[in-house]
Amino acid sequence: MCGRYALYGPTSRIREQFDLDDGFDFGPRYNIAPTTKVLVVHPGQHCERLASTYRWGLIPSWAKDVTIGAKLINARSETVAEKPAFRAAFRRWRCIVPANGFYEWKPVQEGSRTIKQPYFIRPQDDGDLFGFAGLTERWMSPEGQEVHTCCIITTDANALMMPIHDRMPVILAPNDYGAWLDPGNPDADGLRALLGPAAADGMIAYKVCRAVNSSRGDSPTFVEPV
DNA sequence: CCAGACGTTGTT
DNA sequence: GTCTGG
DNA sequence: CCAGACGTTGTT
DNA sequence: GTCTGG
Repeated sequence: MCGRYALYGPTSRIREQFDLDDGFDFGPRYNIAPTTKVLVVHPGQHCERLASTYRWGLIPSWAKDVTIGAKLINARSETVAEKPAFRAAFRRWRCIVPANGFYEWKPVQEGSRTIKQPYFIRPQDDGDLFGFAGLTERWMSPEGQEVHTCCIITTDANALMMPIHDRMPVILAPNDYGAWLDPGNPDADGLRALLGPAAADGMIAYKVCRAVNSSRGDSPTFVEPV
C-alpha cells in the first residue's frame, strides 16, 4: 500500500518532471502522512497543469462527515473503476501525486516481539521523482466549506517490493501522464491498463530510521539508509 | 418500498 | 449519488 | 501507514 | 480491541 511518503524536490525538478504551468509552495517534507495536506498535480480549467494542496484521504461527495477520509487514503487499482466511493473520481478527477519516494513497513521478529521496520523506496537516481496515480474529490462540509481531498491508487508489489510488502502505489510512466490527467479521456479500459506495478529496475529500497514511524516527526535523515 | 452502506490494510 | 439487502 | 487514546465529574 | 489524529 502507500501510507507515508516524502517529497523534497527540488521545486525546479518537480516543475520540470510534471510540466507544470504554475508555481506552488510545498516542502521539503520527509514524512507526509494521511489526513494532512499533500501536493497534487491536476488539470486546470483549460487543461493546463497545475499543482495544488489537497487533504490526503478521499471524501466522496455523499459523505456526511470527514471521518471517512482517514479510511480512504488508498484505492485498489483492481476495483477503482467500480467501487461507489471511487468510480466518479476515476471517471473525471484523476491526478498525479509527486514523490521522491515512499515508505513501507515490514514486520520483523525481534526476540519475543514484532517490530515494524520501515523501508524507503525511491528511484535509483535520487534526483528523480515518482508520479503516483491518484484521484481527487470536492466535498462540501455541513458548514458550507469546500474541502479538496485525494487518494493514491495501489497495485500488486513488483519484484523489489515483494520481500517487504505485497502492495505498492501505482507509479505512472511519464509518457502516460497526459492520458491519465486528461479529464475528457473516455477510455476507461485504457486508463485501467495504466495501473499495473512499475518495473523494479531503476528503483531501490533500503531500511531507514524507525523515527519515521511517528507521523509527527520530519527530518531529512528519515530518507537516509541505516 | 425504505434503510444502510459506500474502503483498505494487516492479522488471524 | 447509487446500489444492495431486506 | 503508525502512534496514541480510549472518560466523567466537580473544582480551580 | 478499535478508533482517531497526524
